[in-house]
Amino acid sequence: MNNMAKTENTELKIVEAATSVFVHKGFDGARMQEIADKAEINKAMVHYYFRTKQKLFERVFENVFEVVAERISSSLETSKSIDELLENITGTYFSVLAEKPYIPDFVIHELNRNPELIVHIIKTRGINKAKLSELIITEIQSRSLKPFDPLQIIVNVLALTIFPFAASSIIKGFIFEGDTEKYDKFVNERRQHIIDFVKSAIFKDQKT
Amino acid sequence: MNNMAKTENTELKIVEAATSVFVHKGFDGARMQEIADKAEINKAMVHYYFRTKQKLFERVFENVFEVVAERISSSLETSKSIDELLENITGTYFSVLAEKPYIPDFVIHELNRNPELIVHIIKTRGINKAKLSELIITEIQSRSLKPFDPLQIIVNVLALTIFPFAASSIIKGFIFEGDTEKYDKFVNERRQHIIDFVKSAIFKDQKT
DNA sequence: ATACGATTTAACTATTTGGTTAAACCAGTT
DNA sequence: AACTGGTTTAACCAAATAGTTAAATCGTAT
Repeated sequence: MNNMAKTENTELKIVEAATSVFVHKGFDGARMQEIADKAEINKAMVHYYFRTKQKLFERVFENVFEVVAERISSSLETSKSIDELLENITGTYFSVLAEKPYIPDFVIHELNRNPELIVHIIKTRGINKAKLSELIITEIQSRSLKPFDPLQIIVNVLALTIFPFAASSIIKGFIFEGDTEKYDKFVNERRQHIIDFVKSAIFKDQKT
Repeated sequence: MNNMAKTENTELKIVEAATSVFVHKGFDGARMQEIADKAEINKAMVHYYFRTKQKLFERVFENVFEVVAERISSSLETSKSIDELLENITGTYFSVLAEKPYIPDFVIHELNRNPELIVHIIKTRGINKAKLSELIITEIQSRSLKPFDPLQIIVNVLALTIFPFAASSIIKGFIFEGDTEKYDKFVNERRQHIIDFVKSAIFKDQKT
């Protein structure tokens, strides 16, 4: 075998550069030359390692998705109650998205643009939807929660958590009129707000 | 004056074709040739009427935004209570987005890509955020609602309503494993669910 | 030192794309 | 019928872009 360290290093540099470009500009807006420049290599190298823009994109998309899915699902595994679930799911999303707020728009947009990607990804990463529903149903019965559809509740939590990051420019622009300080305060308070809001909605006896 | 009917007709055809292309493929993915083909005219005509892709895009974006903003804000004007507000805001969004579910992703993506657009649009369309907050604050006091931050509540309602349309491919794929029937049922039930969920969260005495 | 295979580069290609131009067309006006 | 001014078209252009190629380089094993 030959010098592998160099290879892996170059490949990594390409993936990192490509991630940054794809994630901010989308597949259609991304340029192979910009990726090469950002990785400080010749454009031909990008093709040498990944052949096509599409293949490079798939690698990047799966990576990005992987990182989020990994942290989310591992944090879900451990949740034994609705309270824990809420803490874990909001906590994980906020820690991931505070760092990489562009992920929701990227994933949503590319998945809408090319829905076949989903099929491919679901095969490798099945979210334990059934397990989650079960937990919620059990809790609804044992703790006499309001009888909302568990799937609606799951989507609610995702929506409340993810939407502000996806639509940050809109919220910042329209609701906070561009005032970044107020917006940051809003985001900081939001994690706890979501927990309080959801609990208030599903518990009959108010816990807030 | 010359034949104006023809002009307006061509211009309209271009805008309609451009809307359909931009809205589904985004600015970067859209092709002037495809717009011309869809409008059944020569590509040069598109440039004759709008000079550049950017100018055409701005016209389309403002149109799309206009249509939504128009219906939303007019439905908000009339709301005198939280209950009415919820009915109006979810009702309007659902009627608009059931028809044009691609709008959220389009607006979010293009606004993230080019945040300066927001400034331009806010100038013409200020959402009456203050008025909304006031209504919510008044209701919190007079009807002894839970003391949540009105802005968080507004964002919650937007998130709960808009997110499922923006992320429809994800929800359909991951939560309903591609089962369109189940997904449609979910969407049909969702409007009422949001109303119940939000009321349950903010009213101390449970109304559901 | 040299041969070998993997890596890297510069130069190149084919195609696509937004945009232009000059001429043709068409409907009123004189 | 010829003129006029907006409209439409076909042909064209320059720049950008994904992808290719052939030669150079570099490290390592012999």
